[in-house]
Amino acid sequence: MTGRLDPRESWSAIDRCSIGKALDVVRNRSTFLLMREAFYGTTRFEDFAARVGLSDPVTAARLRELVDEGLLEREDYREPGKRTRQRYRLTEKGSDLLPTLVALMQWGDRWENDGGGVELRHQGCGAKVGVELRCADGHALEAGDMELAGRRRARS
Amino acid sequence: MTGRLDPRESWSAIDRCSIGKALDVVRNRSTFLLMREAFYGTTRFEDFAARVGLSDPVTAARLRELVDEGLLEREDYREPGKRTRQRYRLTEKGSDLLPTLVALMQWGDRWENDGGGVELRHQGCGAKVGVELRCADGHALEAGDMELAGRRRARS
DNA sequence: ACGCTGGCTTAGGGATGACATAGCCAGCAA
DNA sequence: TTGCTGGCTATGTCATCCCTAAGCCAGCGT
Repeated sequence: MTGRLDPRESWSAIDRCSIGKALDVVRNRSTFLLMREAFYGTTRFEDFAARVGLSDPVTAARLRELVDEGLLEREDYREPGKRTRQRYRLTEKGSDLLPTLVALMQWGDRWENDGGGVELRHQGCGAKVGVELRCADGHALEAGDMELAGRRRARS
Repeated sequence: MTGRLDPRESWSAIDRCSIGKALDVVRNRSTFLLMREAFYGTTRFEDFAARVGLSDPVTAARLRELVDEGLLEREDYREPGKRTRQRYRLTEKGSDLLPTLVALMQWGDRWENDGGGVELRHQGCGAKVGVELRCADGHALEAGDMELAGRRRARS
């Protein structure tokens, strides 16, 4: 995309912007990375801390925030012969962040990575997973193929 | 998505993770918001600062970082009868972040916004723009329809 | 020549985020 | 009952992010 979306003289996106509101929730690198780990299947405190590379206090604080915001939920569970523990699971709200993380991963793959790391594949066909821009009518979008518009009411 | 991608005992994503590398570049809220403004068509320093709501020093620092990282490029331009100024334009690397921002916007629309703000529409058909998870073979992905795999070599 | 404007930079300070180290507590295992 | 383990919490410190207020400089307009 090289074209601009709109010259936009009349309004500012400071207040009523969904991107800003989303970033109020997932505002830190550590928050993103904990969500990544949740998608990767991590559920336990210790694993979150070790795999993301965070200290215990930060891990505890971020996980609590994520539970408070409703992206994760904490539940008790118990393995046979062990005592009760807690685990963190993605809620629907949290799961809905997956496209954002995949989009970041795709960008990092292309521009910042040397080819290592992991990738997501479609189960069955085995092809690599990515995100695509599409409109609600199903058209794939080309560069510059979109316009900005003010919104009167949410269209869900 | 409720299923986990993989139990993952053997590896850690700390090091070789494209999401982490992407977040090393767009690590702040202000970086994301400046990129949003660039997509919205903002090119001038003063407009970036005002529309994102950042102070001059922070605006200057972030824009410089974005130019250094190659997401924006600075170029001189001149309106007739005015003196030479600089403007910031998206590079290909910067433009490639659009799906990430759209994904964030979509999430914010659904979970954090009350229906205000702006939206992206497909030019022509007018339908709202969003992101979709798809595999390289073109299949749309359902919840839990993917798996994690280590990667030997980048497949571009 | 003088001031105004746009695009910054400098200086100083507060809030937030991160770390390391240490400790607490519950509950099984011995 | 003692110790070990997992999941935290507490403390203190350093780094980062952002702010306000102020100033600098180039170049056009007068």
